[in-house]
Amino acid sequence: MVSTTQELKEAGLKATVPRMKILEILDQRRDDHMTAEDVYKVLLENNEDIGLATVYRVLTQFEQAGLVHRHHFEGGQSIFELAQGEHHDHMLCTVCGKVEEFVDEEIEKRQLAIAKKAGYRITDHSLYIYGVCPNCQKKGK
Amino acid sequence: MVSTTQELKEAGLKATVPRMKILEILDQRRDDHMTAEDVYKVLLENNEDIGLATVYRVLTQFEQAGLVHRHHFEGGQSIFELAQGEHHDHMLCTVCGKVEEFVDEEIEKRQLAIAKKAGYRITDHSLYIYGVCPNCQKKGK
DNA sequence: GGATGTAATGAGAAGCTTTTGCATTTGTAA
DNA sequence: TTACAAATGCAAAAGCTTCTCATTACATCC
Repeated sequence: MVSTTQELKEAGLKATVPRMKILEILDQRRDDHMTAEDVYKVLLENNEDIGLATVYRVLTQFEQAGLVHRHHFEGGQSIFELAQGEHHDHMLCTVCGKVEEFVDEEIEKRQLAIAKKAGYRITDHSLYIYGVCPNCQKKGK
Repeated sequence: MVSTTQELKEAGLKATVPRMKILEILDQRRDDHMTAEDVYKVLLENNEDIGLATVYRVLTQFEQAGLVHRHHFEGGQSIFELAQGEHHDHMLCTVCGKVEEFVDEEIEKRQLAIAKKAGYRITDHSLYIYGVCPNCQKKGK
């Protein structure tokens, strides 16, 4: 078990209370994909005295440090997710908002090939599949 | 050559001046990927008396009518692109902002397979590759 | 263990993009 | 041409996110 303090130091960040709390929250909800507002709400519930501005600042720092990934799903807000394990892509239910993760080696390979062919040095990529999950299909009909 | 009036009627929209002007602009700049603000600026340059709110309204209607696609690249704003020809994905240069389009049958197939396997009824998808284009790589070094 | 300098934080204001309300205008169908 | 519904312009408002600045907390050095 790695302490949050240690994790932050390794990322080159001072171990402050807000940063530790936010890291904990992201850690406890690894399956969720949270907006800054979501994180802020949890802090409020826990009676932490941490401002929304700090949440945004910290999440941005985490992103720059590689601790967190930021996504731009349809709808506008940024969504944050703890960077863990390997890269993966996302499939979202447009009805209930559920998010599933997947990896497909073939797609990864093709993307690299496409970038290479065009002479691009690839820095990042994002693939979102939008649809209706099995559960919502049942309810809808 | 199809008139813009006709195009709008076919899409089930009244042929109003703002809608025709905006459609023209998108048509003239098929290679660009414009924000609402971009479109508005062109209207201003052309001395059209069309408000920004109308640009947003019209673009949203065009999207719903299937005339236009809306993208959410990194950075926040929505980007609009005339719906033409087949579906394609995007590769963006993070330095100069250039946007290239590509299609890869294999990736399309894999996406369908992934959605099907998870029981999703797929409604849409987006794939963005971010990188540095050949031109900017030269300049950078 | 305590002082010191720097970096981080909280609160509110500000910035951007996008949407909305409403009075007025415009397009269309009779 | 008339008349009605739909569309528009403007300004205000509503999100989301960032910035400013006075205050506080962390890490380091003694």
